[in-house]
This record gives sequence, C-alpha cells and structure tokens, in this order.
Amino acid sequence: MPDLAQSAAFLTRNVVEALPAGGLEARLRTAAREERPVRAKLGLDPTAPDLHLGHTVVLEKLREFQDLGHRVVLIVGDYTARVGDPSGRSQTRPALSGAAIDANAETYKEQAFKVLRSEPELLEVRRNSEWLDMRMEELFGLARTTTVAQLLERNDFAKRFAAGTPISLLELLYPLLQGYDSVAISADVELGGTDQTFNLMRGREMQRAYGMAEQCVLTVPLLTGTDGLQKMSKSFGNHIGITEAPAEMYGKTLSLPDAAMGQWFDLLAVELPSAGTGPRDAKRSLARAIVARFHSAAAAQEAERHFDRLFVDRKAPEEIEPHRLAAGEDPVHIPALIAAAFGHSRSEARRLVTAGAVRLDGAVLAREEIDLPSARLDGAVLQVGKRGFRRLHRA
RNA sequence: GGCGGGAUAGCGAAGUGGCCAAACGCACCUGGCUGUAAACCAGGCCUCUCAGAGUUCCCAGGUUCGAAUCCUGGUCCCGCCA
Repeated sequence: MPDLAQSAAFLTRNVVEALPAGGLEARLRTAAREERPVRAKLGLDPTAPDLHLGHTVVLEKLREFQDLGHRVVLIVGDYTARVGDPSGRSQTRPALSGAAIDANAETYKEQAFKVLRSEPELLEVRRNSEWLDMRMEELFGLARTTTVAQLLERNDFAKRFAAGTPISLLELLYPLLQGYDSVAISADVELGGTDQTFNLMRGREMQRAYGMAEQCVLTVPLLTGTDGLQKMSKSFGNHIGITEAPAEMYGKTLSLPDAAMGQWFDLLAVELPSAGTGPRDAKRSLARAIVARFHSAAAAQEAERHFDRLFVDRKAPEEIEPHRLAAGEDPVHIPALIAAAFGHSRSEARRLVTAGAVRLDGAVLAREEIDLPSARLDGAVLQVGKRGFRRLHRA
C-alpha cells in the first residue's frame, strides 16, 4: 500500500487551501479501504471556445491524481453554462445559446486531453444536463437546502446586493447547481481556482443535505495573465490559449513582465533554469517549455528563431503569405491594398501610412506614395506594423 | 400598482441648443526605446473616391437657420415604496 500521507502531501503541495484539514488523506484512506480510486471532480463551463494556460494549472493537478491511479471526473457544465457563473463578476453574465455551448463543450474535451490522461479507468467525462435537466419538484428539493443568507455570504453577491446592482434569481441558483453536480457524481474531492471556493464549499453542503459524505476541496492559485496584473482570463485579453500557434505562444510569453515569471514557472510546473540565468534567458526558456508542452520541442525552437528574426533582428519572416493584386488596377491605391490584404478599413490603412507603419521592401512608405504602379509592387514585400507581412504578386 | 433614475463610440463615462465625430479613462493599433509583443514616451482609434464628403449619441416622428442636447410617441434597463 502506498504511503497515503505522502500522497496527500504531494497532492496538496502548491494548493492554496485544502479543506477540511486532513480531509484529503482521510479520503484517500477510505478509498483505499474500499479498494477504489478517489473520484476527483472538476467542472468546466463551456462559456468560451478555448481553454487557456490558466485552466491548465488545475488540470495539471488533476493529472497528478491520475498519475496516482485516481479517477478524474470532468464535468462539462453544458447546463450550468446556461445559467452563467457569477464568480468574480460584478455584473450578470450573459447566458449562451444551446448550440454554442455544445460546440464549446466538444472543444473543451479535446483540449483538456492535452493535459489529462484519457484511459477510461482514469477519466470520466459527464455533462451536467444528465442530471440537472430535472423536474420542478426535484428543483424544489434542491432549493430547500439553502437559505438566501447563506448565498449572500458570498462576496460577489454581498457587494452587488449592497451596491444595488441586480442579481438575478438564476445566478443565485448557480452555486446550488454546481454543488448538486458533486452529489450526482459522488465526488470525493473537488478542485477549482481560489475564485471557486464558495461554490466548492456549496458542494459539501449539498452532499450533506443529501446524506452523503462531504467532498474535500482543493483550491489552486489563479495564474496571472500576460499583463502580469490580473488573473488570466479571456475577457481580459491577457490569456494564452492552449491551441494557439507556437509563434503566438512564444511571443506572448516573452511579453510577460519579469515580476510574474516566478509564478508561471511554479504554477505551470516548468523546470527552473540553472541558477545565475538572467531574466531574459530564463523567460526564453519558459516560453520554449510552454510551446514544447502544447506543441513540440521542434516547434519551440522554430518559434524562438521566428521571434528573434522578427523582433530582435527585425527582419521579415522566411515565409510570407502571398497577396494577389487585383487585376486591372493600375496604379494601385495603397490604402485599398492594405485594406484588402489585412482586413482593415481604408481609413485605418490611411492612418497607418501616415503613422509610418507601412513599408515596402523595408523602406517606409511616404505619405505621398499613395498610388503606385503595379510594376513596382510585383514581387515586393508589403509590411504593416511589426508583424504584418504580405508578398505581393500581380494577378 | 405607485414614484423616481437611465439608454452616448469595444467597454466605462462626460456633454443638456451652435465652438461635437463628441472630453476623459480602459482596451486596442502605430512609432520610438528595449532582451521582449513588457514598462515608459509620443501619436492614433466611425466610414469613404480623404487638404473634401458622408453617417452617428436606443427607435420613430416633431420644433428650430441649427439638436446627442428641446417636444411627442415607442422600446428596453434599473432603483425605491407597496
């Protein structure tokens, strides 16, 4: 029999809170006695189409459970997504349509497999519509478990209530529904970010109300976004999606403020470079590790080369997307060309020219050079900003 | 049911008859600088056939030489009291 105390210590390293104290070890012990794996729950609401690095922190933790032979129960919150988690929100969150949720749910599953193991004995994927699509009478039973005062203990709600901003009844229901998921799948442990503490604790209350053993709760820290300030979140635009292209991942990682680097190494479980490595090289190795994890080591090398070429050496990339000039137009109106090639409005294209952001074969285009003969453009490289390149060809 | 408040550019938020394509902040874009796509500094940020023109301030009408600003009628949102 493995040393359970040691396992518990391993699983709770890096977590912010493990409640109740000693709970996890007790759970491991019970499961071992019953000769079954521990059931570790994670709920994901498919409200945005992609997972990002922030999500992987908790996924990595679940992976550790799997590596010890435990079973992860991934709950795709297709039903709760229709409600909208109010956590950390100062406003009601818009609910999504059924079709969008289904589409997101699929991609979530696929993406979660980039971190999780998918052997059937180690992973169970459920949708909470299986049990939340319930009869009104059952909902009454659910609603009876909780008082308004209990819900108002929660900070988000308390603040909004005090400030007089609206709280919909639906949102109030959210924690109950998530908690009921734990009842439905008999969770032993539930994981989540620290912003989920309230909801996770509701799971315990719900299980107790339904006469079950209460799950223990592990909260993991929230990964800081690429801005180094706020938690990583798609709505803050500071995220790195796990399906993003290697070059994007690499570049975005390098833009992380140095101060946040330590946290990333830590939470993303990336091996620290040898002592004495400067911040620049440390960050480069962090970026390589991230790209390597979600793509490959080769892709990481390539991304680094690409980055150096573009931003350190300021050269054009090796491969440039071609753009065919419209036939019969001569001279070519540059703003129209930029608009067509990069999807800007012409006004914007004009502004870019004025700002000196447009280059032709490396030379900044002057404001007056608005109409150029197509002969001069054929085969030339049109550059807009630091990152936009097109190789021009005549039709 | 009663009373009151509100709807302005991606978001937040000024503006209450001409000086408003509309202050300011955030986000975003560009330039400079840098190990960086960071920070900082500067510029930009409705559209177009762009030294000019067109279309905006919830919707539809109206008053006026002139309206985001006034009037009428809608729609939606919020709060308080019951």
